Amino acid sequence: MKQITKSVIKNSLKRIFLYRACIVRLKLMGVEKVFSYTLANETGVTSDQVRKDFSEFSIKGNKRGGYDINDLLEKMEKLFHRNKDNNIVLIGMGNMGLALSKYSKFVQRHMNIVATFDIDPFKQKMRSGIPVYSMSRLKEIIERFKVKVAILAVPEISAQEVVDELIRHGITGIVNFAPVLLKVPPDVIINNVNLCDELESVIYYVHKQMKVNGLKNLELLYRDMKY
Amino acid sequence: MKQITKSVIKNSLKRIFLYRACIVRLKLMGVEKVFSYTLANETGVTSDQVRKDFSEFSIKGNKRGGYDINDLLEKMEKLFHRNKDNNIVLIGMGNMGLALSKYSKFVQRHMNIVATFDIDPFKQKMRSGIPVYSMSRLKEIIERFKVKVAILAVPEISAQEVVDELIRHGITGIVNFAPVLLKVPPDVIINNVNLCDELESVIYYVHKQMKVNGLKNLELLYRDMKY
DNA sequence: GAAATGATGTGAAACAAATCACAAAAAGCG
DNA sequence: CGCTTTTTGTGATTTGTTTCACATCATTTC
Ligand SMILES: NC(=O)c1ccc[n+]([C@@H]2O[C@H](COP(=O)([O-])OP(=O)(O)OC[C@H]3O[C@@H](n4cnc5c(N)ncnc54)[C@H](O)[C@@H]3O)[C@@H](O)[C@H]2O)c1
Ligand SMILES: NC(=O)c1ccc[n+]([C@@H]2O[C@H](COP(=O)([O-])OP(=O)(O)OC[C@H]3O[C@@H](n4cnc5c(N)ncnc54)[C@H](O)[C@@H]3O)[C@@H](O)[C@H]2O)c1
Repeated sequence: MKQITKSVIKNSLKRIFLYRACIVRLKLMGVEKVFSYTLANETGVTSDQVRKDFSEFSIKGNKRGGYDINDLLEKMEKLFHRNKDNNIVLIGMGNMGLALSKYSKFVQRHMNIVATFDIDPFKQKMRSGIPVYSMSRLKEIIERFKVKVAILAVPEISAQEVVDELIRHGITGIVNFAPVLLKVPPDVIINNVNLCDELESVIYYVHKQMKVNGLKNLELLYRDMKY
Repeated sequence: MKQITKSVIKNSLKRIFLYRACIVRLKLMGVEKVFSYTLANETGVTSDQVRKDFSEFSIKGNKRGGYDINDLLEKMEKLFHRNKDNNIVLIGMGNMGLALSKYSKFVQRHMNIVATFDIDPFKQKMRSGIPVYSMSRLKEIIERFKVKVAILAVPEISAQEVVDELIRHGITGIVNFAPVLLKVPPDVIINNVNLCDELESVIYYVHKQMKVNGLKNLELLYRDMKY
C-alpha cells in the first residue's frame, strides 16, 4: 500500500519553467512575440529542445511568426492552473517554515499559504500575516480551503507521522524539506528538497573540477553532467 | 566568455546521496554489512541500479558478502571530500539566509558556513553564532578560509552582480536561491534551487492526477515521471 | 502571384540511462 | 573438496531523451 515515492519532476517540465520565467521578463520589457531560438539563447538550451518541449505540452506557435507572448503565457497559466488560486498549507514554523511563510514570490504566482501549523504553542500566533494554528485544526482548515498541497518543514523525526496525517485529511501533493524518504500511497506526489545534498553536489563537482585542472577542454567535464 | 550555466546534478549522484543517508541510518542501528537489494528496498530503486551506480563511482563490494558498511561510508566520505572540512560563505542574511545559517545539518556534514555577508548594516552583527560581515570583507574572508563554495540568498536583482564579485574572488561553486539564470564562466558550477518551481511542479502533477482520476492503473501516470 | 525566406513541428537518428541476464567470486555445507 | 547458494559486477538489451533533418506553413519580396 504505502511505498517510497520519489521526487518526480521531469526535466522537460523544469525547462518549461525556465522558458516561462524568461517569457515573463520579455513581456515586462514590452516584447510581443518570441522565437524558439530567443528562448534557447536566454535559457542555455537548443531551439530544437524548446520546440520539442512545447510540443510535449501541446503548446503551438505560428510558423514563421514564432510565439505570441500573451498567448504563450495564457497557455502556460492554464497548463499550471495559475488562473485559479492554489491554496497551500505549511507545517512546521521553525527556521525554514518562517522563511518560506515570508516569501512573496509564492503569492505572486498564485500559490497562497492560507495557514501554517506547529505543535509548539509558543509559535501559535500571527506572524508575518499568516496565522499559525495548532495541529488539531489541520482537518478543518484543509477542508475549508480545499487544500491539496502542503509544504513540510518539520524535523526529520516527525516528518512521517505528519505526512500520514496530511494524507488522511486529503493532501495529495507535498514539498518536503526534511531529509527523509517518506512512505506514501502511490497517488500522492512528493517532491523532496534536500539542501544538504544540493550543497554537497556542488562541492563534489568543484573538487572534481580542481582535479582535472590543466585540462584544456572543459567540455569534457560538462559532457557527463545533467541539467 | 560568460555563459548560462545550468544546474548540473546527475541522477546517479542524487541516488548516491540517498544510499548514503540510508547507510548512515543502518550504521546507527548497528548493521555492519549491507546488500544492494537492502539499499534498493529502502530507497525505492532497483538493486541493479544500486550496483550500477556504485560501479560508476568505483565503489566495490564483496561477492556474496555485500558491502561492508564502514568501508562503504569511508569510500563515500572520500568521494565527497567529507574527511576534510569544507568552508562555505553565505551571501544575503534575509529570511532565507538566516534560516540556512541556523541549519545544523550542514555542520554535521562537514560543511561549515564560516561567514555570512550582507549589504544591510543593520544585519552586520553576530546572529546565530556565525558572523555577518559587510561585503567589503568578502575577498579577505574567502582567501583566509580558502573558500570555494558560496550560498547565494540575495534578491533576484542583485544576484548577478554578487556572483560576478564572488567569482572574481575565487569562488567556483554556487548554490543559488534567487530565481534567475546566472551568467558565469564555464568552469563555475551553479546549482539553482527554485522553490517556486518545486511547488508549482507538485501542483501541476496534483492537478494532472485529479484529471485522470477514475483511471484504474496509476502506473500509467507514473510512467512518464522522472526521479 | 510565384519565388524566396524564416520560422515551426515532428518523425528519424543518435545518444544516454536503466534494466536485464548471466558469468564470476565468495561462502556454506555435506 | 566439490556442489550449491548467494550476491556482486558488467556486457547486452531495452527504454527514454535529445539532436538532427526536413516537410510545412506564413510572410515578405520582386
Ligand atoms: N533551516 C534550514 O535552513 C533547513 C534547510 C534544509 C532543510 N531543513 C529541514 O527542514 C525541516 C525544518 O527545519 P528547521 O530548521 O526549520 O527546524 P526547526 O526545528 O527550526 O523547526 C521545526 C518546527 O517544526 C515544529 N514541529 C516539530 N514537530 C512537529 C509536529 N509533529 N507537527 C507540527 N510541527 C512540528 C517545531 O515546533 C518547529 O517549530 C527539518 O527537517 C530540516 O532538516 C531546514
Ligand atoms: N524566503 C524564502 O523562503 C525564499 C524561498 C525561495 C527563494 N528565495 C530567494 O532567496 C533570495 C533571498 O530571499 P529572502 O526571502 O531571504 O529575501 P530578503 O529580502 O529577506 O533577504 C535578502 C538579503 O540580501 C541582502 N542583500 C541585498 N542586496 C545585496 C547585495 N548586493 N549584497 C549582499 N547582500 C545583499 C539584503 O540586505 C537582505 O538581507 C531571493 O532571491 C529569493 O527570491 C527566498
